[in-house]
Amino acid sequence: MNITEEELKSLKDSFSACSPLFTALGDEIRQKLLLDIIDTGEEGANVMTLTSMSHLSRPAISHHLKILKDTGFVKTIKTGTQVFYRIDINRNLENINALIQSIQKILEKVKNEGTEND
Amino acid sequence: MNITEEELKSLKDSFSACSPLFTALGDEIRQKLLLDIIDTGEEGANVMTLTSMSHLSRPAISHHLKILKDTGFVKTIKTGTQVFYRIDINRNLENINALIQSIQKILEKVKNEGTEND
DNA sequence: TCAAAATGTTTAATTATTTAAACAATTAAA
DNA sequence: TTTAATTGTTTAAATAATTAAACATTTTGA
Repeated sequence: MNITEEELKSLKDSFSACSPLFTALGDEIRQKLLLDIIDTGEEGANVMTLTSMSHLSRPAISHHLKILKDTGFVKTIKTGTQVFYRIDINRNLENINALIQSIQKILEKVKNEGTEND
Repeated sequence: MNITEEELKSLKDSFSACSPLFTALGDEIRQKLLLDIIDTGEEGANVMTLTSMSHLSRPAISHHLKILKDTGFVKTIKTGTQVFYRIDINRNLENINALIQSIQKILEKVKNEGTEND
């Protein structure tokens, strides 16, 4: 397979843009939090509920939720004293899409040349 | 927007499958290593070269390269005493594609309902 | 206004990860 | 076969990240 310099640069750029996202996702607590939030559906879940689904303290959960919020994976909706956390896919849309397209462009090329195992 | 239970489950499953990949990518040293490897083009780079591009020791680089290899992001080609590390996109193809499709299905739905900012 | 409920924040202590030194192993060339 | 070159591995020490306690803040209802 012959991947062009241009394709490699595109892959590199989009990967660079996604680096902070990967850093945020690269933690099993935060991964579980996202899965738990997904589980609660569109309404989202408040901090109490998410804490009860974990073996950690509320401040720890709060800490990780902040990271997920700062990196744009979740958004918050305040209702009275409660704060509901919901999945937010819009925020990272551009970067993720760019990475997806870079990878897929290369994948197609690889596919067209048959499956080669090392 | 109304995301179906099925779409949420699909997103959850494919995200779960990608969790170990995110964990591997969620480290700035490894992110830089991947970028450096991409920079060297298709031939890849040996450990010496990658070490010289970093401020870390060779054992540290070796350690991170092992993680990237175990999770299937790079493959190795031995040439004499040298070991070249190359980007490997095939290994994680299925999981990444599943996640891509889950996200894109939801993204399209969001898109069709106009851009809503919170 | 006062008390309760829910969450955010700060900080020291714990925990986990990362690092580099020392050593082992493999390959090629002399 | 001996030496040099390159890389992998083991392990203790250093470093970084995580955690929970204590406190602060905001909102609601009595």
